[in-house]
Amino acid sequence: MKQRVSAILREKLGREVILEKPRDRSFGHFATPIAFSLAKELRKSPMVIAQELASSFEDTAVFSSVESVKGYLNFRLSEDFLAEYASWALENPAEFGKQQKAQKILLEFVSANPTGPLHIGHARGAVYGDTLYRLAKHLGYDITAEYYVNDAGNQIDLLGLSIQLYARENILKEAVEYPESYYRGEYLETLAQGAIEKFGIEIFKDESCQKELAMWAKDEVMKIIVKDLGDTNIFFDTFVYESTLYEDWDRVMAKMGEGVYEKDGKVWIASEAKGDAKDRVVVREDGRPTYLAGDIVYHNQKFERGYDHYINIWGADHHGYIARVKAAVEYLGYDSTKLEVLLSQMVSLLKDGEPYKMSKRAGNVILMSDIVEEIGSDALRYIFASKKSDTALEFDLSEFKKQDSSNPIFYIQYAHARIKTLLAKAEVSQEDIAAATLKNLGEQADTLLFDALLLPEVIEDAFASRQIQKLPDYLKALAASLHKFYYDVRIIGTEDEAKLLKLLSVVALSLKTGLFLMGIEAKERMTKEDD
RNA sequence: GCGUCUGUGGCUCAACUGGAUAGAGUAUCGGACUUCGGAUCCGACGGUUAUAGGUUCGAAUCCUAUCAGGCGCACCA
Repeated sequence: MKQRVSAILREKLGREVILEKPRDRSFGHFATPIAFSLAKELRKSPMVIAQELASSFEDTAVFSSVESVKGYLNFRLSEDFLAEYASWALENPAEFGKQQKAQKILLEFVSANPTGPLHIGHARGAVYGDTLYRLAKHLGYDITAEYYVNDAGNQIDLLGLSIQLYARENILKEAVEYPESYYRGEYLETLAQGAIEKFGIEIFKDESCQKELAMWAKDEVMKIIVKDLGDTNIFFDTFVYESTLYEDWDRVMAKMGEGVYEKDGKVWIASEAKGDAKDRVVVREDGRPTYLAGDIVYHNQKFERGYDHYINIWGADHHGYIARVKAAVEYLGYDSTKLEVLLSQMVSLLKDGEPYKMSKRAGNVILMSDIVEEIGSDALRYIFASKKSDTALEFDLSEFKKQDSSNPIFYIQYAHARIKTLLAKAEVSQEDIAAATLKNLGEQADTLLFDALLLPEVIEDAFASRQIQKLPDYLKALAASLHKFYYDVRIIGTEDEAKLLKLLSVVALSLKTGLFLMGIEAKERMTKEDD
């Protein structure tokens, strides 16, 4: 709709026009403050300009009225236009809100180390990434969801060590002395038992077996991670393993050219010259690559694969890494502005009002799977999607475990289910509903219809601004309009039944599409929790 | 100390990226069903947008300073 209006304005004025939704619906469906900016150029008052523009629109079929108020230009869409659009959407439900954006995008997210199950902090980035992915797909982007698996380096060695230590203490019943850092958690029991089946109990006795154990274990952990993600409707197109990238090492280093140099027996990247705070070590004195080394080869590989745009979602604690990775990208000869790093802020937990510190190595983490079991995937996704990703999120665990009406996901799903119930009770036929024309239904119905047809704009805006919370905000507001409408207007058995059901079908389509884009199921019927 | 993100009703967040009277939810209080699902609806209370300047027709939004907080500042990932 907005596109349509924009196009008309563009043609009329020969320029791009800012179109906004007036705060107060009585002003119309869309509005523009264009007269204010034209005032300077034309040396006329905004009121006069707006008035002149308003009167020049009278012949358009799309608008029922164009008015100037205090310098604003307010547009009201015609019933014909809205009714036609609604019919089209119901006939082509899969196309509603879709577009044909041509850009090819690589979206990398989660990328948690395969050393343990995902915790609640990972979940936020996962939800953020997957929602962006769904939005982009809907908008027609050629987007790839990618998981970068850090399966090389210290943390993998540590995983092998941790399993051995765990098994020696708990299975072999030996007295073990724990080093400063190692992983803990229930999953080690699962891994240890699996290792016995795979290798036999001997694998725990020889320290030289740690490597072999680790290489097997990290794949097992990845299976757990992929399952946890799948349980919340999050899926990846591609996985890239750090361990497979190093065969390219020499070639990539050569490609870096003057970007890398040797000093004190180490290899450094000259990132300071590209805006980083200082140069960074890429290869240590003993020849082991640092974490950054993997990212350099990985990003080279990404850019060689040739996308138009790259989005990385990182935890906010990695923001110091942006400058150095971008430096590397530039030395590799690519445009670093094509790399967009989005940060997912920390999720800080409170337990009984006290900060609850999580540490993967200490094992006192809140697992994503625990929360999903507790409140369900839908609620988890809704909660994380409804907060701006770059603000810290804080909540009390006890609060989080509550399952009551304060969770808006129920409110939205209830709205959808209500419509479905009405449709099931309809006294008119499907054909009557499809054939009905959405006109002369009164102002409240017109408003509801317009609100429901606004979804495409919300999708586009949410993705363009990378602010996915706009979608849940919109759905909540639409659900509220529906509930109010339902309360005010009797539907079944009335003269306008077919029309009204058609209107509600559009609302249902909008809710269902929006929920799908959030990875949430639109329920046909609400069932009370018994326990 | 340096960098970075963030400060909006008691709490959690909006405000279309500079536009019309700063809006929702929640909490609290009060009201609405012999009616299509009350997991609903209506109303009340609640704001100097952290503070002080500045930019202009117009600022929660942009600039400067100050204050407060999160996160970074590794040859760990």
